[in-house]
Amino acid sequence: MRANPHRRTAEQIYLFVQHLGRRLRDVDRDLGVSPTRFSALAGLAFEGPGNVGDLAAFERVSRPSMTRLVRDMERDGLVLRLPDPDDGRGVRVRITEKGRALVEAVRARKIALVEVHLRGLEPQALTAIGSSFAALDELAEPREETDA
Amino acid sequence: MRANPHRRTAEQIYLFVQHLGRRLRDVDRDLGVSPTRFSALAGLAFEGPGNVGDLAAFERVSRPSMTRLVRDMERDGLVLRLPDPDDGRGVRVRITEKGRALVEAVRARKIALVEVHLRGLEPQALTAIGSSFAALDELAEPREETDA
DNA sequence: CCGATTTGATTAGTGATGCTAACTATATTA
DNA sequence: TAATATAGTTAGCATCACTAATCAAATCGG
Repeated sequence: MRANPHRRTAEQIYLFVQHLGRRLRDVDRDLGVSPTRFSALAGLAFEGPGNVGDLAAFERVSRPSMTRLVRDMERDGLVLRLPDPDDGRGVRVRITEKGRALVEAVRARKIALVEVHLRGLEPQALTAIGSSFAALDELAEPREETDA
Repeated sequence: MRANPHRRTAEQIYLFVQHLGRRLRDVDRDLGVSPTRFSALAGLAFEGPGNVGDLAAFERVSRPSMTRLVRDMERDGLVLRLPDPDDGRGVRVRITEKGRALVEAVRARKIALVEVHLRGLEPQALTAIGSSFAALDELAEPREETDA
């Protein structure tokens, strides 16, 4: 098992993602936003407004779940529900300034958390790591699922 | 903002963890185990038996939540609840063979998923990535929170 | 040694979040 | 234009997190 370098590297990546992922989810909770809500809000912030069904597909939740998520986020002033000009059935969801500010706050805090871990690394190691991650991210996210 | 190489690398790592983390959570669901349950079970598999309170602290959930989680996992044959020999109030939780097999199956599938992404990389790039992740994991997990 | 306090675990009750099935209203199509 | 498909919602159910309250055992102070 240890003879396979791909497997071994995969294990290291897996452990890292598992561990750092937990830390990042802690940030969501600390700033009072659920992971699903943050993900949906980040999608709206970076991909622009979208209809409920599109958001549901993007976030891989059912349409009723997205309906409720949007309703609750509208209640909290994070998004607006507008009529779709092209389809009388559709509902266009747009992020508010408050929503965008929340996304930015969470995102900034998560990035800062990662950045702390990079302090003290040599510039050479830093650029090597950076290019590694960029390449891997390309592989991990083949479609345009920019969720933050 | 782009002038800070640490910040920039941190952003790349953040995106990667966000994206791959979602994929790994999909594996949990596909194999019929919730993320929390897998995490707790993996903790028991790698750290050995523990009391309910210890597990709750380790997994950062409330004690009542861990009580129910353990009860449901016992119902499903994944763990055993045993009296603590040192404390009449305590309940010692031990993973079963079935539970261990589930952890191994999920873990193997997650690692295989990551491994697919590494296919086609040069051996040189592979070792560079491996050492980068090992170093970062050390930073991301300063305490002994081996959760898989 | 015994009453008071602390601690481990559970039960009860609430809220958030996921789902499917069923329903309404609008679009599309045959 | 009647039949069908699609967007969104509502209703009902399951899971899983939390806090507050309870029970039993351990520990501490007099």
